[in-house]
Amino acid sequence: MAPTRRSRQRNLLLRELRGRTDHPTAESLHAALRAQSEGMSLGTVYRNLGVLAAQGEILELAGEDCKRFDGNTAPHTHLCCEICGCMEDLPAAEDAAKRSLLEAAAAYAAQNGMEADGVRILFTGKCKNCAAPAPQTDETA
Amino acid sequence: MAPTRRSRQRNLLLRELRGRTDHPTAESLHAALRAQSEGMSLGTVYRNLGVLAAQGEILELAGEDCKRFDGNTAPHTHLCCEICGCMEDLPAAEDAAKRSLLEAAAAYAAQNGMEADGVRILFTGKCKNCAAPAPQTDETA
DNA sequence: TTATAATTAGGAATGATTCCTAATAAATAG
DNA sequence: CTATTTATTAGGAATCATTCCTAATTATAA
Repeated sequence: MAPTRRSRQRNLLLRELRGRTDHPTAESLHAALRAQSEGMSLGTVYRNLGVLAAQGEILELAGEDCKRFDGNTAPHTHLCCEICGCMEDLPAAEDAAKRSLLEAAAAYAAQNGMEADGVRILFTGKCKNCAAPAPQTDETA
Repeated sequence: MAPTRRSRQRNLLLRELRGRTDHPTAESLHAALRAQSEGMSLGTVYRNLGVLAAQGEILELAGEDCKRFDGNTAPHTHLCCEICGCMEDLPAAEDAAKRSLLEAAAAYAAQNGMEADGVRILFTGKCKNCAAPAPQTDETA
């Protein structure tokens, strides 16, 4: 793999993502970076997201209809809102339960010529906004 | 929702999917159905996959780069191969572990104004072919 | 058989993501 | 500091999965 350079764009992208707790799409990151600095093309955003993910600096999440990215690589899980499709953080899934699932899967896999080495856990439900019974009052009014 | 009719195409699609244990993409289903009967457009495949999934007759899975479909709606989980991207069946994840994960997530969510009502569990690893150390011998030779 | 509306073919449109190329700019050597 | 090398960028074209549109078809019920 080619050596990596510290380009202005890559640094800005990483900083932006690290500073957010939502899980933005490439488009959303592009828009945000566009607003705060000059050069930053969409292609560059995509390419650098790929580079950073490959280096393990960020996480690439499979969203409902497009990829989402997470600057927090510490172990945690996500709640995907069935209504609006957003993703929110949840604390890390309990290790015991997780381990037990993976162990069972790994054992079965081994018996069948496969290998299971990871689990991905995604909770589904409703985010704060969509769980609220009535439309939120407009706090900006 | 509009009443649903038993069109030839929808029946063929469901039969094809029920008869497979891989988790085909829309394209793959389209190709298979094309080969065995006359009329079956790609748009029709997509639309009917949507209808059947909405009716709970089939499952829609988020594959690595495109959707995959499963004619088996009985509880089970999947292994997504990191090498070739295919999805294979695994037995249902242990109920106890699953329940424990969901309970913990639901409790946290409730305290924070969210609702967690489901878990999606996906194992990652290698399928039978890709786990094999050397290239498989060509059984057709 | 007939009327009604769900369904189809298939091609256009959309949207996310990748790819391509000349110009630019980190990193390094001298 | 300057020159050289090559990773990186802009941004527009290309790709690919998926959705949408419309006139023609067909399942269904009366």
